[in-house]
Formats: sequence, structure tokens, C-alpha cells
Amino acid sequence: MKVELSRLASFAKEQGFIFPSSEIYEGVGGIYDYGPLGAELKRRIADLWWRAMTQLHENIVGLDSAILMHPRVWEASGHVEAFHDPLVDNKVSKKRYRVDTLIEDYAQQLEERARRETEKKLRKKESIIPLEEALVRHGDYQRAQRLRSQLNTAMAQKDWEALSRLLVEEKVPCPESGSTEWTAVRQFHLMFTTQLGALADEAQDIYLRPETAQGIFVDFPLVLKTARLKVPFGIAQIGKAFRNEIIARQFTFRMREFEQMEMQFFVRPGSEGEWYEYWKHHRRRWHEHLGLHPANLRFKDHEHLAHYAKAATDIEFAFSFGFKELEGIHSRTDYDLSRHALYSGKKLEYYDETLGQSYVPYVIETSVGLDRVVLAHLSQGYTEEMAPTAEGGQELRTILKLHPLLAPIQVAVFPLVRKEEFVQKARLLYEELRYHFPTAYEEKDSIGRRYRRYDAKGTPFAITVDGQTLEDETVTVRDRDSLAQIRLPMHQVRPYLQERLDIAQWLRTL
RNA sequence: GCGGGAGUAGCUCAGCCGGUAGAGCAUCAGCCUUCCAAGCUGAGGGUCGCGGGUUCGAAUCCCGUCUCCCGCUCCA
Repeated sequence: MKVELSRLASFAKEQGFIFPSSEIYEGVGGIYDYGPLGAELKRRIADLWWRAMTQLHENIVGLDSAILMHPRVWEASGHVEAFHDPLVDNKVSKKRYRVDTLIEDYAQQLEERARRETEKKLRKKESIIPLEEALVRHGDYQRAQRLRSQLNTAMAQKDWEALSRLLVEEKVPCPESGSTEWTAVRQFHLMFTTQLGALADEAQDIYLRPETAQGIFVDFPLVLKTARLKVPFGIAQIGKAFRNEIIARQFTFRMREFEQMEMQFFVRPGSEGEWYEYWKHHRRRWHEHLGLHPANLRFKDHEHLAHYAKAATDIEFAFSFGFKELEGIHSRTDYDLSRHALYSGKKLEYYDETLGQSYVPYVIETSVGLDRVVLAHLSQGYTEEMAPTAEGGQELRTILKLHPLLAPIQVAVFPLVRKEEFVQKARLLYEELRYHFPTAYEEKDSIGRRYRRYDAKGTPFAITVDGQTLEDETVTVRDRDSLAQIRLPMHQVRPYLQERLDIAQWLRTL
């Protein structure tokens, strides 16, 4: 039973995990804010990723590069070229095409047809007129030429209206449906632009990065030099990225402003295969050990590889709307570093002492969407189940079953009832525990209500001070998922919790 | 982008044969309460998504628009 996205969104809003951005102004599509609990959850996930990468691998270092970078970076990376294309949708087939390739392909078809027909005709007539000469008189050939010249003119002038007219006037059909009903041609900019420089007339267009990876590639020589690294080594970075998605959908799954956790691992050419396998499995293990169920995860190898990639796989999670990408692991060859070497004119090579030669390292990339990991944990953790009531009946209980290390509030301390002696003891315990764990104290409402309230926040441990505490200094520790309680001496509570909320121990399992 | 559904209190929703808004939960104050969303008293909180139209009067009828959700489509 998968929780519906709409239910999850309202739960996340109600509990303070995720809010729609600028809600009092009607919101902004595809942008969300993290509330008090969401901010905690998100930073815990980020922290465990950071530790798993940098702390656990002596050859991986961190980086925090700026969102704004030199515009040439995005020319080198291919983003400028790849994402400024005019697009059009066919109304019948619902397919979306790049207008230039659509028209070019159609022109090509027309020309081929004209050529075939003309050849046939000439052969039949046993004519001695040269093919090229006869061809120019063929209507389809003329149309093809006309299409091309108008396409080139419109593209050069970025005149999308002219392209729209061209599609209609020349009745360019959809390759899929044959339909000639098109939406207006529109240019989509994947990248957000802003201006560098305070004075408008001196300002230069600059992009908000669409991925954090390029900061790593661009800083490659500086990191290499200052961190005294030897191949193989990695650079890890967590940061915001921005994509002007045409349609932002599925809650926080596809956002226009989002956070990536990327690690680029630089290896000797020829060894990329084994490192690709290593990172594939290491990264999947990380997700599993944070509590994502193996059955909810799968690898999905890319069938069509990007031009720079040698191999690529996604780690997918079973969201309510299907298995979707959480993380990509890509074998990117030396494409990025070579491109930046070309565009910058700088050498981006590594001198390998053991080989006695220089080379451009190959790169294995692990790139995970932090927001998607948050969403995965909320999706999987959100649970509604029947629980016993005080009267002996059954009632629906809402629990957020997060891994204890991810819980925004890890411990809650309650006096069983709001009685001065209980309150004093409970406050004492709270004051001690807060130095070690994110801890909450609550005395309002009945104990049952308080338990349920913290179940919904994902708090794994609830400590209660009761009558017996006054006699023998013991308290109860309640487990969120099983509802089971154990009784511990007060002074043992901290070590008990520390054992269960120990990051070092968790890291050892990776 | 297309099709369907929905926007009323923080959340879930009722009210919609037109007469200027209600419930439960949540929040706050207090009482009561010895282990799983108990009870009582009181309080705060709403431009009924937005704009326009019809009307003496619109949450309710009409038009437009925005946003969200679901499906399809798209996604370096």
C-alpha cells in the first residue's frame, strides 16, 4: 500500500516537513520549502551522505563551489547548446519535437522522394538530362529547399513565430501520427539566467548552475594540488541546482530548485569499469542501510547513453507513481575534463608516477537528488495502522517510520501526567539528553496523545517519567514502531540511546 | 502540452435549489487525568484561490484566470 502523493503532501505540510513555496501568494509551481521537521530530516540525510563519502573514504575530499560560475563553463559542458532548442508539440500524437530536426528530417524525406521519382522518370524516358538538373524542377525538391532556407533564416533570427507558420503552411506532418496540428513553437531554457553586475547596461548574463558537477570539474586542478591527492580519488559536493523544468510535477520529485549530492571519482583510464561497479553497489548499500527497503530499490541501466557516457545506471525507488530515479551512477569517461581543457586552454591532466606519464582521468559520477531521498523516506515511512486504544478498542495510528538516525526529533521526554514531581524529573532528564540528541519535552495532553503525536513526527524513542520513577529512579522507554516499553534506570537512558543513535556504528555497516 | 478531478479555518471536510460561514481534529489558557489520539470550560483563527459578470443581495449562478492532484506525454 503506497501512500498517495496528495495525502503525503498534506501530511508533510501539516507536520512541518514540506511547505509549498510562497503559499500566501498562491505559491510557485515546482518550488517547495522545508519546514522545521523537513529541514532537520534533510540535513541528517545530507550529513550521513557527507560522512559516508568524505569521512569513510580517505581519498575523497569535499568541495563547496559557488552556484554562479563563468558562462563559458556551460558552453564547455554542453548545457548551453543542448537546452536552448525551440520545441513544438503535436496535438494528436502528443509528441514533442525539436522544431529544427523535425523540419530538417521532413525536408530530407521530401528530397529523397523527389530524387527517387526523378531517377525513375529519367530512366523510363531514357533521358540524357543530368539528374541534378531534372531534380530542381521537382516540386518536392523545391519544397525541401524552401523549408531549409526558411528554417535557417528563422533559426538565425530566433523567429519562433515564423517557424510556427512554416510548420502550418508547409503541412509538416508528425512522424508518429501524420497529423499537422501543432502547438505554437516555443523555446525552452533549461537554465535560469540572471545578471552579473549591478548596473544593467554593464550586466552580463550568467546562469544558475543546472548541476553541481561542473564546479567539481572546474576546480579539479586546484583540489588536486591543494589536497595532495593521487588517482583514484574523489571530490564530493552538496549544493543547490536549478532547472527550469517545463512541467514540474509529483510534489518534490521534480523541482525547479533542488539540491544535489554529487561525487566525481577520478580514475585511471582502463580502470573505470571496476570503479563503476564499486560505486553502483556502494551507493545502493547506503540507501538500504538508511532503511529504504531492498524491494523498493532497483537498478535501471540506461539504454540510450549520453554522448559522453560509457555506462550509466539509475538507482530507482518505488514511489507511489512508480519506480523513479533517486540517483544516477555514470561512467563519464574524460569528456568533462577534456572539454574544459579545450574551452579554458588549461591543462587538466594528472601525472601518474607509477605509470610515469600524464593523462586525463576518467570519471565515475554518483549523483543523488537530496530532495528525492527525503521524499523516498517520507513515502516509505508514512504508515497508517491499527493500534490499541485505552478502552481496549482499535484506532488508526499514523506513524512516520524513519530510520532513527534520520528522525528530526530522536527522543521525546514526557511526564506521565502534569504533576510537579513528574515534571521535575522529566525536565531533569530532558536537560541532560538534549546535549546528545535532538530531544523534545512535552507535558500537554494525555500520554497516549503525546505518543501518537510524536509517532507522526517519526520520533523513535519516547521516555516517560511515572509514579515508579519517584520510588526507584527508573523510567520507561517506548519504541515507536512496536509500542513495546522497557524500564531503565534513569542514568542508563543516555547510554541506551547512544548505542542506538550512534553514527559511527552505522558507518561501520556500510 | 492534453484529458479528468479539486480549491471554504493549520489539517480533513460540510454548507452550494442565492439571504454576508460551520463541524471534527489541531492551536492557546485553565480544570481534570497514573501508559497509547479520554473528558470539561473558555479563547483565537476564514479577503470561501483570484478577477469580472448577473442580482437588492453570491461560498452558492455565469464567464475568465491561477494553483494543486491523478493519468498520459516529456525529462541532459
